[in-house]
Amino acid sequence: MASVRKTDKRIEDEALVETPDLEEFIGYNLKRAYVIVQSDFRRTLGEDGFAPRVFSALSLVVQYPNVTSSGLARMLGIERSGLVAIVDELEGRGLLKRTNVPGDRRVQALVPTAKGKTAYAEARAAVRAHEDRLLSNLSDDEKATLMSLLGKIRATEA
Amino acid sequence: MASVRKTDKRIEDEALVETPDLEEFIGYNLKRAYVIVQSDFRRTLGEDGFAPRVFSALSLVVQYPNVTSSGLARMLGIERSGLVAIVDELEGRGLLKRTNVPGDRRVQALVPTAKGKTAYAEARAAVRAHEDRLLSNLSDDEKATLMSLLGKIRATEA
DNA sequence: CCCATATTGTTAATCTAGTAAACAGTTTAT
DNA sequence: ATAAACTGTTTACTAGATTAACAATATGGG
Repeated sequence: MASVRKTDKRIEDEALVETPDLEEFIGYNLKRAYVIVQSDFRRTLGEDGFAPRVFSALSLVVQYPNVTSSGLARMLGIERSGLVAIVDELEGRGLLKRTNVPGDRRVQALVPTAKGKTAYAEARAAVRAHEDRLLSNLSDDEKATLMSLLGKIRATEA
Repeated sequence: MASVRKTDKRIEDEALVETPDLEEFIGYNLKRAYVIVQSDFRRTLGEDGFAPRVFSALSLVVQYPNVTSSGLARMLGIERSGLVAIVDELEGRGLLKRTNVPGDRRVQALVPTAKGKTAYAEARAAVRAHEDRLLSNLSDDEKATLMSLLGKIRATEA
């Protein structure tokens, strides 16, 4: 036990210590779990893979072709100014196009390219694999329960 | 329905739209739920209340008096360099003291002040109230289940 | 006892994600 | 016609976090 001396009142393995006061809070557990899943996502998708938010944006563009930037921002729950860089990246990679909309010259409909659709399909499979592997100690039932409870939290926002 | 025109193929209320591909991922739901809880935490504790990470640090210092900065960082799962500002803030508010440790002149044990202990007790109550209110559509059973499932995710990290 | 190795707290530089405010152009509603 | 609202964007800023380096100190193996 490398770092422990006789006179040491400190805890042996601080990373595994129990923190009763904090662990009674949903928020704390939510954050810790989120950090774990997120960093595994990044690790799995790799250096020049999609960041989570870019993946999410691409997913919505593929599912809702002709969505606008504003609409996409609202779906993602972020400011539309924050979406510019994301759309820039996806357009720069040739995965979507900003296109004009006949009836309204303010908006630009976001349309996935063929390349964008296949890239999304692959990324989606990679993300599935990442979660299946990372969360292999949860049963399908447990995953479904977790989803539904997280959904209840999301439903508090309106 | 203000923003909808006859020719509009866009979705009426994008913020509430279903995003099937994304909602099948734990990570996405985890993040959305986390953002909701976190921002309600900040809103509830107010402008000059504790930020979540400061609250967590204070909690651990109160529960583990004489913990070191390094130990605290390990418990919180962050780099020790990142803890400096947090401890600075808590010490600046008079809620803890950096103290010398007789046996080891490298380390500084973090000791909560009396003020720190009472401030923590109050903050803890405020955080409890925030979660009770925000998550009032979850039963105690559901909260306990959620905790245990989040704990399973946290357990994947080791 | 010596020396390599490790640990502690800290600073500085950098990165990412996100917000807020302003903007010009455009559309809608009164 | 005019006020109000919406769109996409830029710019400036903030928060949170990481990495690398540092001096001071401590530990363990030979």
